[in-house]
Amino acid sequence: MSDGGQTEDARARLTRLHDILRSRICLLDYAPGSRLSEETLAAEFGTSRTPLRRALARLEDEGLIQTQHGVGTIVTDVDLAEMGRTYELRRELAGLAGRLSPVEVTPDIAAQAHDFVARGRELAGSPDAREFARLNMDFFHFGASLTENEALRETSERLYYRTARIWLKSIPRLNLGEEVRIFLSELEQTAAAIEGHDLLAAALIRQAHISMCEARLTG
Amino acid sequence: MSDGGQTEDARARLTRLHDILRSRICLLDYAPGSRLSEETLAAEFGTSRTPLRRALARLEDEGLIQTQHGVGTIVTDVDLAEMGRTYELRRELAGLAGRLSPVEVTPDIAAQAHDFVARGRELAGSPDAREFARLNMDFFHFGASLTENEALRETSERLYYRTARIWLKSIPRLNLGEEVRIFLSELEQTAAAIEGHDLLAAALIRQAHISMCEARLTG
DNA sequence: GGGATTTAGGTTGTGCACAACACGTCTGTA
DNA sequence: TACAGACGTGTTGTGCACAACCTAAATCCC
Repeated sequence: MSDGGQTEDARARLTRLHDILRSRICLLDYAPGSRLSEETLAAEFGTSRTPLRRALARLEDEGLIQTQHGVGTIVTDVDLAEMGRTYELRRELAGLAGRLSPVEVTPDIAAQAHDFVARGRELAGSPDAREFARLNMDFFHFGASLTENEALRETSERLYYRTARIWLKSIPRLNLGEEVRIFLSELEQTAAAIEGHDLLAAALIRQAHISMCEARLTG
Repeated sequence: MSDGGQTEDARARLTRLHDILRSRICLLDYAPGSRLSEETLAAEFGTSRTPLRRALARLEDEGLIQTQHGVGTIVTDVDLAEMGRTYELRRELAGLAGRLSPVEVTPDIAAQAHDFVARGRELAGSPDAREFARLNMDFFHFGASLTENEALRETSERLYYRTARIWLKSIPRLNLGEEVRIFLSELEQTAAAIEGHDLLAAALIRQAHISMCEARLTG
């Protein structure tokens, strides 16, 4: 087969398209306010508009894009007030992750935490906004995996991706090196908490950093 | 025009279809496990499958239905464990509604609260499961309107609709009259809290009732 | 010259025909 | 009878053509 022996299920393709597009939006490949073309994207992914529109529909329901008949598909922006309230909620949800169905800490989890510290140190050596965003995203998913409450995971993810691009857009306004250093500190603190099998502490650390991050963004 | 002078926007139609279908699912008009036909529904709403599928896509992303190629569209069921975790999260979110951006209590809000008490008393006079579900749904939306945090509203709504049909399905197992009495008591307590402009108390009351409701459902 | 109108181009929304797929039934064979 | 395979029926998924719509530039009229 032309796709390397892997026939792709419709659901799998939807997930793939959606994840790729979401990533591009949150990494600012598609800046807020810019327009996406269904036709162009469909051509890029080698499908017709129909399956692509299914992926766009999900992105629209998630609030990442907005379509207008006859005009186009526009990447949404978020005003400061809305972002503030979303951050508030994210902060509280982060705290809940430590109390609601935390997973049992395995050696593998601890190893992952230390990997993040290593990646953070490397990033601190040569700061790069895009790489920073990627590491942040990966670390978020790691944090989400520390609770078995699927509803909480899903909700946190939804809200994270809603604010991620705003965060990255603001990095230039702040000091990249400083932000990386703060983030590295969060990684180290988290790794220490996990080392002690204390997921509640890990959640509180995250909660504190979300709060401080929001303060820096709005301040 | 044939629709009474109101031409319907594509977005408005999507919202209408989605809300109607969601209502039917949560009111058990479409029981968990039953199959929906795109063709039949499209005919009922006087459209082609295309716009209908857009509404179904949203329902699927919300976890209310599940489609399988070549098989059909099936209304999902929820196992007890998942419901328990979703209720946990709903409980915590209800508490947050009292702390995160509560609205200012106006006379209109207080009046609405008293209307709910009146409706609850009427229901207690002649208990009916379906009417109970409707009142519960309306009261939920009222509760959601007490915070200005849109992310919190959206999230709570999402989770509410995810568990609503499980709740209604369990009513026969419990005592309908007893459940109505408990709910009426929640309405009265909430009205009193709102009377005193104390939305934090209203939120705590709701939180307590969600907790107790979950205990009755699983117990 | 200024403003209203027409027109051209590009975008998303809709309808329809067909492909891909799952499942139950029927049929032929041992 | 038991079993394997073909077949019919019904479902969702996909591709395509066209409708509905918005925008901006060109054109016409005063």
